[in-house]
Amino acid sequence: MTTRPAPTSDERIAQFHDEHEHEREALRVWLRLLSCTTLIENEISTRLRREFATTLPRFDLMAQLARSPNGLTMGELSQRLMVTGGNVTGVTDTLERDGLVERLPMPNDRRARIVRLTPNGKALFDRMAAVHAGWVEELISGLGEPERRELYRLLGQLKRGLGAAGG
Amino acid sequence: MTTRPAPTSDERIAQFHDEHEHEREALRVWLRLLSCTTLIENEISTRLRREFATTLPRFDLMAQLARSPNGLTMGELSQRLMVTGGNVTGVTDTLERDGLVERLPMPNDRRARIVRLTPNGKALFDRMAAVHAGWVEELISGLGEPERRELYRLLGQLKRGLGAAGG
DNA sequence: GTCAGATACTTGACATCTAAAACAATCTTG
DNA sequence: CAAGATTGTTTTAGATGTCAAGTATCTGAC
Repeated sequence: MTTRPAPTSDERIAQFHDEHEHEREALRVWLRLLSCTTLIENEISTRLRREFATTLPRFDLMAQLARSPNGLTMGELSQRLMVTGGNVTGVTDTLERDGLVERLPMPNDRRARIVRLTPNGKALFDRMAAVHAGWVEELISGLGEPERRELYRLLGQLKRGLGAAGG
Repeated sequence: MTTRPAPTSDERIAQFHDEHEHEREALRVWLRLLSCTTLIENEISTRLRREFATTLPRFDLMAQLARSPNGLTMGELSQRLMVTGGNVTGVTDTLERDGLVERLPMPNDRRARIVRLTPNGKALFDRMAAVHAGWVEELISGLGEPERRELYRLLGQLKRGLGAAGG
């Protein structure tokens, strides 16, 4: 095993600066990531309100249900939407009030409730989804196909790292 | 100018598929972007609550003020935080209540009010910012230095495109 | 069988967010 | 200088989000 000499004063200063430089760089990446997401989110949110008189959380919940025709429990929705159960209860309440989703009892577990799109909800979502996909395509059009693939890859790498670091 | 023959039936189908494939690809990029941002945001939000009994909107507002020692007007804060004025009013209210920021009259325009960190607010923010930078560095550690630079570059390109498309 | 602990959801208190309207001060224009 | 448009902020109503506490149900050890 090789011994490592204690860093000189200059080396310590360099390490200090490097560390801070590295942190600043990470901050810049994070702020730009947040900025892009917020800009897109605000734009889609505005358009959803204007064109369909609905909101992004409602659209997202319906999108999850559209992918699961047999419905999802409140807990599954909570996990997939990455929000708390209390929140899912509230959004589901208003969607149910508007006749777009329905709560059904779960056969083998009376604690759980299955949420499912109603026919009206499914029809509305299909219309919204088609328009929404066009909006996203438009908003991302600043990137060509190779850039999109590269961005997708880098975000995947970031996401895998988050699972390890975050929780 | 060369005339282009009408597309055959097969070509139309191919275009239709291509367009949808392109949209699906854009959607995948957007969903992953949103997912990464949400994961990081939730993690930082949880840590801010646990370690400093504060929230991300409060931290973000204080961060803007920390970069402008002379203070900012409510409108400037609204722009930089990309939220509505009404929201800035609310968050500023609670920060003021807690003695972390203060509202001052603007000398040449009595409509506007300047918001500034108090000494207490500045001291608290400095402590939080140092820890926060470490968290971001940790959360992004799944990416090496070249990947971070490439991600930063791609997000910059995306952001410029958003200015053109979104509004 | 029963009872403690885990699980699924709802509720309640509060902070954040938006859009839209209200208000107040300033600017513009005649 | 006065009328009207503009600008900066706050207020209001409603949706979304958290956490913590409460209710109902399920599960498993005894």
